[in-house]
Amino acid sequence: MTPTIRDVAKRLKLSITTVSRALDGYDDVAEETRERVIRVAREMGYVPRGAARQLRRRRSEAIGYILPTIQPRFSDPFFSEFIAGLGDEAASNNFDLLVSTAPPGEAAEQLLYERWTHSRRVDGMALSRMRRNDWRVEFLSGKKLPFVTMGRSLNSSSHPYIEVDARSGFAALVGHLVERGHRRIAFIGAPPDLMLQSVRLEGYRDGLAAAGIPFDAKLVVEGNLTRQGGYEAARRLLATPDPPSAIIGINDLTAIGAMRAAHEKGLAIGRDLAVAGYDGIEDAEHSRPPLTTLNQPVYEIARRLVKMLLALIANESLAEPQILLQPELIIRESTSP
Amino acid sequence: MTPTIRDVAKRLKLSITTVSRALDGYDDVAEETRERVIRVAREMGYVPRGAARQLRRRRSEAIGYILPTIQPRFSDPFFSEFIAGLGDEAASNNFDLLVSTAPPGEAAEQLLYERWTHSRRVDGMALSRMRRNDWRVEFLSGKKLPFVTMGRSLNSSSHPYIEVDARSGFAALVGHLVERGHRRIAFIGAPPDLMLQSVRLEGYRDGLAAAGIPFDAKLVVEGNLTRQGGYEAARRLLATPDPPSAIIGINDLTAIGAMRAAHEKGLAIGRDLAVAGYDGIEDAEHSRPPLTTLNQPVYEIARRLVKMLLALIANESLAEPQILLQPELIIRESTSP
DNA sequence: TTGTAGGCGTTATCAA
DNA sequence: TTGATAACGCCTACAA
Repeated sequence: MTPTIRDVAKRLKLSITTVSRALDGYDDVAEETRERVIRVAREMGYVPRGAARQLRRRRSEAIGYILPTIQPRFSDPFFSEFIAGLGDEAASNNFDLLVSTAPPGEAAEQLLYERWTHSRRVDGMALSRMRRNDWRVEFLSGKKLPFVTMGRSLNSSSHPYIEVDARSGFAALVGHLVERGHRRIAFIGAPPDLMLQSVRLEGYRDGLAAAGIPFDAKLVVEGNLTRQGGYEAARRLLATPDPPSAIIGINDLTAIGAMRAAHEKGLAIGRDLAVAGYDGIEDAEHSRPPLTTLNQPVYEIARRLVKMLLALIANESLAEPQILLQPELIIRESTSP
Repeated sequence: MTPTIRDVAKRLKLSITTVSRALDGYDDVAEETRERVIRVAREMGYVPRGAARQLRRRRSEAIGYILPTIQPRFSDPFFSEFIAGLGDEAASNNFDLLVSTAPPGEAAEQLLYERWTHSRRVDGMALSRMRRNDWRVEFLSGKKLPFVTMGRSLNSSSHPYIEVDARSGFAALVGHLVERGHRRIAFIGAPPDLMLQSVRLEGYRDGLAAAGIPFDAKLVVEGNLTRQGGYEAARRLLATPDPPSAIIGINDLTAIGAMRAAHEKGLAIGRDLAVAGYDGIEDAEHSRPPLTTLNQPVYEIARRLVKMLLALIANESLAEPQILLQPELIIRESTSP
């Protein structure tokens, strides 16, 4: 059995109060006592029981994150990096990270949010992949549970978030393609309820407008943010009588799938067909050809989000509650042979 | 403020005992009472406070997993899938998944394991990427904390695990390459303290032996399980005076990096140089050319591991505590143009 | 500077 | 079938 604070106190012939205060660094403990306490506690391998401390302190020292798992396969490197960032920053503040999974928008998801909030298992939450009208925003606001988001939603109010200016990014990307002589530029998007779809599509339209190219709805198709989805969408695009000369994927996975479709069709990517993505995942660098993309620093964003969340939990005010970052356009061979 | 069991009891004019027992499904509660309790509890949005319940029950209903984060970038799809599997199975049993991050083998890692065990924040742990001599096995055994592992280590004793027979897999892979006429087959491995390195290298040697090809140490180089590592290692291999005609990567990321190096060198992959990997990640399917690989069902393995772990926690005995699965050889163009 | 005691919200024991 | 009561282990006002 692991020792409790009582055991430590007994061994030291001190009260549990003194032990508790010595370990928590209060200054009304004799320096010599403190040293003894700390030494013995370490010797005995004492660590406060989490549940007891949470109950008493009325906080869990944990933050939550729910992965939007979708069938059949979940292997988006975005989330590895995001979780690594959340985990690292949480760990270095002695916070735990609670992770669960739920398909977005289904009942199971809502149940999970309710359970975590009501049971107070987490002190705050991080959200990503926001939806246009995201019930989670109102839900968490209503529950007064601190939360931060990566990206906004239409109903975002005053909660802290970090957003990457994908709209400008996509406009710039279109600009790059236009510069390379493209006029028929396709866009493989995501389901319309996702905020990123609205934003990135807007950017795409901005870019076309800036170049004086009329918007053509036939060049916009829906994907699902996976390689497979990009592959299938690109096949459809390339099978049309008047196929595009460039394809923008809403994320890198989509673009990578599109490259595969193009290759199967015998097109030389970069020369016969330009392809570009968004995210800057490592795959993009090692794909063939290397993929032009808009890079966003996911790991760093996750860490900053946790910093913001912890400040929120500690009731500190944030110097900069809403942050807008610019993605970085990385031009590689897929658009520039 | 979220209601406590007291509030519910008061509203119902019942004792908290009865409320507790009604909600927990004991059978010594009048059916009518139970229904009333459940209805009112739901109406009031009552959910037991996690900390209180954990304290009293002396279990946390959570399992833990620590990600082996390595610099500078952490984007291995293996872990997305693994975490999704852990999370899905945990969630469907009303367990939470605690995730943290630590560089393998460093002090921070040990601290984390100690904190989680002593503070009883988790009822059990899942381990992956075992090391040859893995201190975690003895540590957790000593603490009597239930745990399961993906793969074995040399000091694995009687704990439950699921292992994929990578040794046979790599032997079969070598056999496939030999059949295609290759004799100089290189192996890009991982750091030697990792169990997977021992096992897969053994399989590679088995395969050579079976084909009567002498082992050549110059054809075995060390990578780090990333694309970048595979890229660099392959560059070294291909720069030698007598380069290999086939390269096996210890995992798919390594192989993908190797393909890039080969391509940069002007080699036609599949024809001038065969490349193969291990894992069966989605990238392998969409790479160019599609990558021959040994597929292991990571998501399913993670789910089964959690099932085993939960049984262990519940003190049930496992029908099959140690499971050996066969990987599936998927032959694609990278070895078979 | 140290100790006493009460309570955080549950569940479990025992009695009614 | 229901209720009073005692823990679970910790933190913290307050007293000494």
